[in-house]
Amino acid sequence: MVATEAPGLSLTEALVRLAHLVEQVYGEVSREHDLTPQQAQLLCLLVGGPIGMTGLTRALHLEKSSLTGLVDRAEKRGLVARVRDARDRRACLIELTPEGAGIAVRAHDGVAARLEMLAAGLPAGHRDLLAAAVGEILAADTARTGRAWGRLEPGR
Amino acid sequence: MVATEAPGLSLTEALVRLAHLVEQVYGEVSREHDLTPQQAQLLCLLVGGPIGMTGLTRALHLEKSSLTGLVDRAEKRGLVARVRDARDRRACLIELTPEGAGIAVRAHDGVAARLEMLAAGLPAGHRDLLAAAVGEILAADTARTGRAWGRLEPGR
DNA sequence: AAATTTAGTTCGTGCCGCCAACTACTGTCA
DNA sequence: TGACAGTAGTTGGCGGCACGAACTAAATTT
Repeated sequence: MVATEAPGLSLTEALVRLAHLVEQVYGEVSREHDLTPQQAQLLCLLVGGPIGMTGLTRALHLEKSSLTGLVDRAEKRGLVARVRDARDRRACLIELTPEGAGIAVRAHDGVAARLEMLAAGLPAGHRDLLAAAVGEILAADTARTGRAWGRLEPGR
Repeated sequence: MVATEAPGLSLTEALVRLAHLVEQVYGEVSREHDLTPQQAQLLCLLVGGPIGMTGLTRALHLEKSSLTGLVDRAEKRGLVARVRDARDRRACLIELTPEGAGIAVRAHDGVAARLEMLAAGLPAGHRDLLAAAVGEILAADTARTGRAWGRLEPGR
């Protein structure tokens, strides 16, 4: 009676609830590290190397002006730095400071640990299939929008 | 070369990306209906019937004061209404206006349609297993936090 | 050289979320 | 009954977030 979840949970409803759950985990972990979820996402994205503002707008689905503010605040907290792009004097690359890199790794690990815990009950076969199915959905979206979400071509 | 996704996508990374994708879909659909994602979530939650402020704070993981503002703005737009609770003169129940109910259903259907489209490529077996696996994860969280996410006991 | 495009910032607006403090009502317990 | 703790919700102040429009400056095109 506590959790009458099992039966008719439609796929879409399951996905929506899962998204809310992940978002919540992200929020909790972010707060533990004194970050907003947006800052945490920014830091995690930069672990792969410096990215320019325009690249970030695409990765984060944000307008340029929104990103300026986000990076401003992160820079003010010493998490990231703007470095000038040698090849284009208009552009700048955003990179993690040492402190930002440390926090990024810890926050990432924290999220991974909690999600791992939530998925702990799943049999290995289900885990693999879950990862594969999600991968297919992500690929479907990538095809639809013609753009990859996470790792983008480095340097750009 | 377009989508080199297939290989080592860890389960947790897959879940995080999926969450971002769903969130993005939610945002797009909300915007189509002139809603913020938070308003859309509120409306969808109220489709199951009126809920009090305290119940909403638990369902949405918000502080009371955040919710006051959210409901204020939704009420100002004619989407929801505060009705006094007959049994407790402190409390109020939030219910959908007819307009709000219409928008809620359309927004819900819009999200479902897009997610359905993204999942269209999956073989039926994968779909079922995906839904089941997600259900297990949600159940694990429900057990951890001792509380159900969506439908809460009606009336309260 | 002029025109266009691209990279990023600034400014103004509104929404969101938190906390602390507050009002008003409910239930309990003496 | 009457004080008193707990609960339901609001208010006010703060900072973060996201957008669009207008802007500067550098790169690219013509």
